[in-house]
This record gives sequence, C-alpha cells and structure tokens, in this order.
Amino acid sequence: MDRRPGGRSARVRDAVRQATIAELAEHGYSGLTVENVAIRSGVHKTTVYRRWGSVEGLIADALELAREEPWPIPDTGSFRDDLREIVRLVQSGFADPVAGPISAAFVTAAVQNGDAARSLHDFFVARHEQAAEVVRRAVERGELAADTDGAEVIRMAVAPIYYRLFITHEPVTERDAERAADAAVAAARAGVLSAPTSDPR
Amino acid sequence: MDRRPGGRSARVRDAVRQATIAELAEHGYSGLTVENVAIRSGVHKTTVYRRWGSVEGLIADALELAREEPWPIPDTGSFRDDLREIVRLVQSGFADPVAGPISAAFVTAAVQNGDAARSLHDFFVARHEQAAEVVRRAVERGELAADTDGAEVIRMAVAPIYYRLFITHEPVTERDAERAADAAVAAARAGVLSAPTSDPR
DNA sequence: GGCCTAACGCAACTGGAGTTGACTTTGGAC
DNA sequence: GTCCAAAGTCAACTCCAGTTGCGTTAGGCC
Repeated sequence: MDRRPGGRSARVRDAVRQATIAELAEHGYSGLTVENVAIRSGVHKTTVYRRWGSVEGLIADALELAREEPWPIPDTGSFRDDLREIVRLVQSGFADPVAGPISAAFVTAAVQNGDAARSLHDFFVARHEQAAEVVRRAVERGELAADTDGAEVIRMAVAPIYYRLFITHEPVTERDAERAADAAVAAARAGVLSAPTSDPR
Repeated sequence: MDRRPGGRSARVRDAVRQATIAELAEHGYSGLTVENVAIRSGVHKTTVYRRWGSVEGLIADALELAREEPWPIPDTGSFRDDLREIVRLVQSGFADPVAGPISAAFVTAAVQNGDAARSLHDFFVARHEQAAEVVRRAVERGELAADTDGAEVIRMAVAPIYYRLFITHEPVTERDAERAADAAVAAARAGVLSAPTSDPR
C-alpha cells in the first residue's frame, strides 16, 4: 500500500486505524465520520480522504487488521459441542458492548460499499476455513462422512444468528445459538452438506 | 397516519410510494434520494421530508405495502420439495433484475435505520408465519413431530441465502438454495427444531 | 356554503461532508 | 550530507442534503 513503508506513513496509518476502531466502539457505524477520525488520530482530514477515500474505506482497512488475528477454535472432543461453542462465540461477540458495535459496523458498511464488501468477504473466507477445523476433526473421528464440506457446515451453523441480527432484526438468545448449531450438526450427519463434486466435464 | 385520510393526502402518499419503488428499481438503495423521489412523484421535497423524514422512512413505508401482498406458498405434497421451492423463490427473487435491487434496498435500509428495521421485522414475521404452512402440512402427514417450530424451520432454510448475500458477500447458486433447504429438512426430521416449551415457572 | 385548520408548496437559508491547489515535511537513495 | 519525490498539512472553496418560516390549498365539519 505504501511506497514508503517506514516512519510517518506507518504511524499515520496506525493512528487512523486505531481512531477508527475507537470511534466505531463509541458511536457505531452511523456515528462514524471521516472528520472525527481525523481529529481523534491527529491526522489532517485531507490526508484521511486522500488515503482512505471515505468512511467505508476506513472500515475496509480496519477489517484487514481484524482478519489477521486468529480465532479460538474450540476442541472439546465432541463435534456437537465444538459447533455449539463456535456459534455461541459469534452470538456473544455481537452482544458484547464493545466488540458488538464494531462487528455490526463492518457488516453495515459492507452492505453499502463494494470495497468493504470485498474485505468482509475475505474475512469470512478466512474464518470459515479456520472454523472448518472442527469438521475435519469430526471426520477423522469417524463422526462424519469424509466428503463433508466444512465451510458449508459453518455457514449453516452461524447463518441463523446473522439472519436474526441483520435481516429479520429479531432478538438472539443463547438457546437460538444452540439450536442453530444442533441443526447444522443434524444436517451434516444426514450427509446433505457434502462438498460439491467437481462436475465431470 | 393521516388525520385527513381522504383526497390529497392519499394521492400524495401513493405518488411518493410509487416513485420510491421506481427509483429503487432503477438506481438501487445507494442511488435513492429524497430529492429525486420528490421530483418523480411531483410532490414538493419539503412535504416528503415532513411526512417521511428521510430515505429510510420512505423505505419503511414502501415495506408496509410489500408486506400486504401474499406469497405463493408451494404445495407439492412433499415437505422437502415445498421447502426447496420456498428457498429457490427467495434466491431467484434477489437475482431478479427488477425485484432484486428493491428487496436488497429494504435489507440495507433496515441495517441502518430503526424504523426500517421494525418494518422489515414485521415483514419477516408475516412471511415466516405464511411459509410455516408447509411445516404444518408435513406434521399433518406425519412427516414431522407435532411440536416442530414452523417459523424456525423456515429461518434455517432461508438464512444461508441471506447470509451469503448480505454478510459474506458470496455468490448464491441454485445448488446452494437446494442444499440449504435440504439441511433444514434434515434438522427438522432430527427433531432439533421443536418449538420452545414455555418454561414451567 | 362558509369556516377552520391540517397538509402542501415555495424559496431562501444552513451546515457539514467532501474537494482543490499550493505549500511543507520527511524518508530514503545515492 | 544532499537531493527529490512521496506523503502530509493547510485554508479556502464547492455542493447538496436537510431545515425553516411563511404563504397557499383543500378536506371535513357545522
């Protein structure tokens, strides 16, 4: 991104990233403005506009940061409990007063802006891949068929949470999380989530 | 809403609603402005601002309209095929060049604005209730347990579609729709989607 | 059919997001 | 150490979404 990775540019980038996260946590997405981020970071607003372009650009950049930090993938020895734990983690993440607004802001930004959407897409690809580990282990234990699509299992498990939060705007309880995980387990065991076979030309 | 439901007020409301839908279909949510809706409808922009408040208000109102028109609930005689058809309908609806942008705009608006979120919530509650009919029929046929939560089955079936479209921004194929429906069927048959029992105090 | 007032129309105004062009600082190559 | 171009700063400007105050129109009620 930078042709001059050292010194000032890096400092400016870090300051802006940090300010973006802080502003998101405090005021949420609707309260995020380029001007406030500029003031908070001590960087001139023109600079922010030139390098990030817009509020969505700021978020896309912050997302790259978020993608890098790994996830605590559970390993309980039970496929069902692993999946329950993953879904519960997602649910409680959005319920958290600090992390919640930030995560929600990412989703909101991506719905409106192509750049943010691409960043979020990459983020989820990485997350699905990481979380699919619990499926791989279940396959090794012989709990699931070898051709089970790990990422698809994860999608099935977490989708109802996001659906309630961002589409239907229904409340999400821990019981909902549990039920979503159990449904994904049932589907995986029934063998309907097998990986798409590369079609024989 | 109106203290004077007759005549001009009603005409203004209809004109604005129609203009909103038309603008959404043409330019999508990001291209929707109060000003353009005002011009298109022939209603003064001040009036639109006073009665609807904002772009999100326009969408919330248009949603009330959308909620009223019923849905073609399939009745194939097979629970699996009914559910597949419902999910396919959702998927193809968003793929449609006219209806797609309008539906997507509703979701986008609701993510940002409380009023639109409440309208969309009510919309989905109605939809879930209507679609749960296929579950009721399956129960009558003895395919599913009597305590199966119909709305929850529908959520499980359609959630992955919305998840891909609005959260992860992955493409959605007909095969994905099929798989989501099949997963919901498997979960329902496994009995993990039973209605929440009212807790014995 | 005349009156009252809710609802609409109108034009001028406001504020802040985003832009522009000239100037200054600074990292890094030689 | 010198030089240069990339990156950042600054102030002034544009533009348009949203507001305001007031005049006008037209339902609905007696």
